[in-house]
Amino acid sequence: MTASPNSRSEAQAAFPRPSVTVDLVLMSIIDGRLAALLQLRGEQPCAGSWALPGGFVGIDESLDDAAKRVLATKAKMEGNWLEQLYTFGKPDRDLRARVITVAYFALLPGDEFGAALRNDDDLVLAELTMPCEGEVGGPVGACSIDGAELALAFDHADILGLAVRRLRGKLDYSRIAFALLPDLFTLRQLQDVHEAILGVQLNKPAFRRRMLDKGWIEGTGARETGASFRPAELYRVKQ
Amino acid sequence: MTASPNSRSEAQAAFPRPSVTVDLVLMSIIDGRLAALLQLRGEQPCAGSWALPGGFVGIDESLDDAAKRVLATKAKMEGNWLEQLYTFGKPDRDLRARVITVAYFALLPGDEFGAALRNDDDLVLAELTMPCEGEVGGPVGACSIDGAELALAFDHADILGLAVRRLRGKLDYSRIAFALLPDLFTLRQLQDVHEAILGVQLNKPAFRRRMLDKGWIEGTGARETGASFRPAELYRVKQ
DNA sequence: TGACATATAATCATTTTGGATATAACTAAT
DNA sequence: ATTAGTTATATCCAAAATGATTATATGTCA
Repeated sequence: MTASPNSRSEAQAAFPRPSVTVDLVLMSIIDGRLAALLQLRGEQPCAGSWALPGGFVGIDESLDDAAKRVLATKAKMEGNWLEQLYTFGKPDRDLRARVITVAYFALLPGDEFGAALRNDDDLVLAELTMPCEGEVGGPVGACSIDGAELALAFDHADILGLAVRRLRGKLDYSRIAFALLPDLFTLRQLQDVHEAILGVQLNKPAFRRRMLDKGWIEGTGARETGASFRPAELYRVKQ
Repeated sequence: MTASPNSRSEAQAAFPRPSVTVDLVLMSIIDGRLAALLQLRGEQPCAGSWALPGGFVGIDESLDDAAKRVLATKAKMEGNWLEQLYTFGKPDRDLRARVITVAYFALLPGDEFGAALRNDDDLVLAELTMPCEGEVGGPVGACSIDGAELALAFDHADILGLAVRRLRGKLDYSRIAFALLPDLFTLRQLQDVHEAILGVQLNKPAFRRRMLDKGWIEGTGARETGASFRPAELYRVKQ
């Protein structure tokens, strides 16, 4: 239900309203492992901890637009594709005020993070550490390139955990994996992406068959260059 | 990101905050078809249209708790299982004020709706009409028992459409279907539930094999009564 | 007692999948 | 130029999952 006249006036006059934010899980693959963009918090609460980039939702702004705006301003990236993940709203998730956050997630090629990482030195692309390989539940940890564990702010470990689970679940019935690849890619690159996301090794001929049978990609006839062995054919996403 | 000291004071002083509600998609199966509980709106906007039962989220109440409270107060039911679906936040979805709604969905046996339907005569259990059998996208319609199309309030046709899609997608890797069945049930009843949700007929021996292989259910040795033919064994969900 | 309807089991063909092997194509070193 | 090395691609086979049919079991009811 949405506001009825009575309940609306109650809500606007008597009932305090929560703040609503969007938080972005911007993931990529670094050295064959899943990574996400994190921002160092300089202020309380959680000063010194690492948080997902986020921001308040404007009063006349859709949730999707707010997510795109945060992507552009905080992460300095254009949003090709951004998907709502889940809404987190425990009253005590931010100790100062009631803040409900709508989490979004996206996959982006590693090089797209370059501009943001150069401009803001409070941003890092942190590797995600799963509790277990095929694990389905629970939060994930994050660690910097040198392997040091990063403390995560608020409930952002839970958000990251859910993002990884959602990503794994959607991998084989959606086309999200292609967001991590350039326009032209080889089947081996596509398999590497799947293996990094799932955290397991896949059978090569079976993977190739399944991908080609899905009808999502088409060969270009062109071949990769620079390889010191037989070059693979380059594929592209159809349409 | 959550509120920083600066942005927080801005948000609480200068920035207007939206209202946040929860809306419930409470589904069941009536005459082999998916149905959802709807409430007639008596007030503007959308007076005379049918809406999902919902309510405002309290300032110290978690989203899950708000959903459970609405389930208890508006639908007069105990919440066995309630799952967050998606958050809808277009600025114009309620014309009077900015209202962001977190949609939840649940499956309940048809007889659980009895109390609510008897007490409130502005509640109906409306059959859902899919645009197409195997269709994956788009909103769904609703019609009353006599077949009359019901006008849906706000963006609730979209919410219902997403609920059906989510339900279909989760059917074979989660145990949601059992929420529609009594504690003891036959394999035929379980198959009927799956067929109603998916809108297709399933192969009986294959369905039976798959269900037993999942290890979710166990036979009780007892058999159904009242059938005018060979009675089927009664199963229960493990644990 | 036997016709009937459905549950359950068993069987077989088809498709999908995992895994291994063989061949092709390119680089780089000899 | 030739050959070793490396990976792509194609082919093949066994194992598993699935679809569909048939046979048997077990109850009700005339």
